[in-house]
Amino acid sequence: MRRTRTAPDMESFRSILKSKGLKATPQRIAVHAAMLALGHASADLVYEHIKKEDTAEVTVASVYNILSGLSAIGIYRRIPTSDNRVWYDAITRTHLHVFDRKRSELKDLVDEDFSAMAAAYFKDHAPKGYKVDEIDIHLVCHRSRNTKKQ
Amino acid sequence: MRRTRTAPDMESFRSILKSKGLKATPQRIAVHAAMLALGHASADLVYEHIKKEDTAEVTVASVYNILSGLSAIGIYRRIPTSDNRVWYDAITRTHLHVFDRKRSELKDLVDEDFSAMAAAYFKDHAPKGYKVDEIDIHLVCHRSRNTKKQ
DNA sequence: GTTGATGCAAAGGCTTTGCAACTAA
DNA sequence: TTAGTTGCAAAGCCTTTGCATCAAC
Repeated sequence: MRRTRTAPDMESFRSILKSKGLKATPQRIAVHAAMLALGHASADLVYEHIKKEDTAEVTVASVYNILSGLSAIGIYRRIPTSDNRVWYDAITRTHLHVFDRKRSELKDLVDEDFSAMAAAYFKDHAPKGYKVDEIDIHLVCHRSRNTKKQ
Repeated sequence: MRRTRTAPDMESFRSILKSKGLKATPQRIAVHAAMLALGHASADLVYEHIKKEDTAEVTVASVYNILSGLSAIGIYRRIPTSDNRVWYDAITRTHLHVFDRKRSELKDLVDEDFSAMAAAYFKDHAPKGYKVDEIDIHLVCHRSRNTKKQ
């Protein structure tokens, strides 16, 4: 079952890299800074953020590689969205995602009650023969109109 | 595979098509038959199934289009998986998905209690300004050791 | 100096699209 | 007949990869 913690800040990020034998390159630092700032983002958004903030020279390919590598060691979480792209999430706690279809935007929904409930539930009700690594609760939404509600 | 409330069977499928002004082509029938048989599948799996069963002449592109079109009218549900491909699910109830990382397999987990609970919860706790179209509860899992066969 | 990381461009894999030919109704 | 569909091939899009170069350690 997943652990409850937040994304490492920059200094602990450096020591995690070191402990994994990974180099603290300017590109990795910039990507992580972007992720801390954005919370969650696609590779492209991270790239744009770095370009805009001018925190490092980097290419899109490297952003992809870095995000992929860092999520492989558990620093980020990979989230495929319904438009079939990949987002990464810097916050690794169990929480809820809201995907706005029209805007293709992924947002967090903080709902401690539901998250805690789900985590507790699947601790006891894991599918037979499996161990649960992640619980991903994904709400696909559209903006509600001010008129009638269903 | 069990289904408490299933996707429309073939006759109701035909009438749904008719009601939507869509034609009951052999390709659509074959795709739907495959989906009923498979429960959930990627476009490629559906295509392979149709080829194997030889239920219709069809191309991959058409399978993609058909699945996409039918999910747009709510007959199937689109499920992006963590390997960044798209699966479709014939069961439109809120239910849980278990994605086996190693095998790239998507399975259903039937858990009426949790599904009902989640559905009820988000009816009252929809994110502000949004209306929830789908609740996707996705468990990313790995096999626990003591299990061999699916 | 070593070893791993980045940049670049090209390839890859899944999915969508445009258009002519076709067919269910 | 005719509006909607399929087939085909090509394009699209996001993402990954191979290899030479470069830089953190």
